[in-house]
Amino acid sequence: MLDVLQRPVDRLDPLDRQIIGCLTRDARATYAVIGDEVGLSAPAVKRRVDRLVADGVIRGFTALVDPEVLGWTTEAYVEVFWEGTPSPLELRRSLGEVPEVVGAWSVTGSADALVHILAADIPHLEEAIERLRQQPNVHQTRSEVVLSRLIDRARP
Amino acid sequence: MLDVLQRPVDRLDPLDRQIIGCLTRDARATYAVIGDEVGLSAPAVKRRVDRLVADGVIRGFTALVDPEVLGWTTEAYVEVFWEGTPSPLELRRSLGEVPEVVGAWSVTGSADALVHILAADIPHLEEAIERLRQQPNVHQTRSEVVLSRLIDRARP
DNA sequence: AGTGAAAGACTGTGGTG
DNA sequence: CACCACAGTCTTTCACT
Repeated sequence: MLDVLQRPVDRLDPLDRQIIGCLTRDARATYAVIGDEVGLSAPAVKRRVDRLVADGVIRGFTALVDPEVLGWTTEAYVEVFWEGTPSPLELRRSLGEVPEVVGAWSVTGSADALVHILAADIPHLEEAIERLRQQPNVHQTRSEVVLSRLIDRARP
Repeated sequence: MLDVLQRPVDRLDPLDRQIIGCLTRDARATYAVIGDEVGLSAPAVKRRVDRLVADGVIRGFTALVDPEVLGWTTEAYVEVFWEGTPSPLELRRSLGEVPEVVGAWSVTGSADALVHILAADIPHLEEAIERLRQQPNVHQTRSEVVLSRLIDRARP
């Protein structure tokens, strides 16, 4: 009863967590291998994975690609300052207009949003930030260009 | 000649890029399906994927998990200010001591590093930042707690 | 480097406790 | 909810182009 109020986390048992652990380490692991590791048969693992995907616990599977190889060597975090008090929806729509924006979060502190930008090089980055500044209501930006990637841990 | 000077990107032909595209969209896609999409047989796709993994172009495959479901609902970006001029190696060692740190980058601007922290809740976050501040040479921190995730695009 | 064929492994469904 | 069994599919190797 009252399933809508039950947070999804409550539906994850230790087996689910172990399976998620296996898949975050190697998304191409076979159900049989995962089953060996968690002590389940392959069909049982498949049913759980299907359920986790259907429930939105697992949003998808992706390959981790070395960004340098793709030629996107330039990265920056940009604090965005807004005129007035924008709704998350407005922010999402406005920031989403710039394709180089790969991540964005509304944050506490003086800035309204923190935006993660990937670009091919410095001129490309500069141009992307310029387009960001031209979005309606964007008042000011403060950029920190990434010099080197120190840590990039997969999910816990 | 002079292969060491050749950037890895130069070794990627359009077929490789298409295959990488398929795998970033769905890391569990079968070789046969990828082959259909890019116009290659399954064995040919497998050989290319194996080579991309061996060369480090593809660093691995992972599941995208909804962080809220795991109970890590609290997220912050923390600017770290250092005493003196630390090497990237020192930074990596020092920041890596705090397990809640899931990402870290050395950056331009007044801060020395930008650190991404995931925690279960605000007390947990506070404790993690406290441990960060106690690392040798960490002089000051400035935190921005994430209120909401606006955009989280998969790779470009 | 790619193809096609073949053996073995894996997936995915249906039946059962 | 998990297991077993089985039919269909996929992976992976090998010989050939």
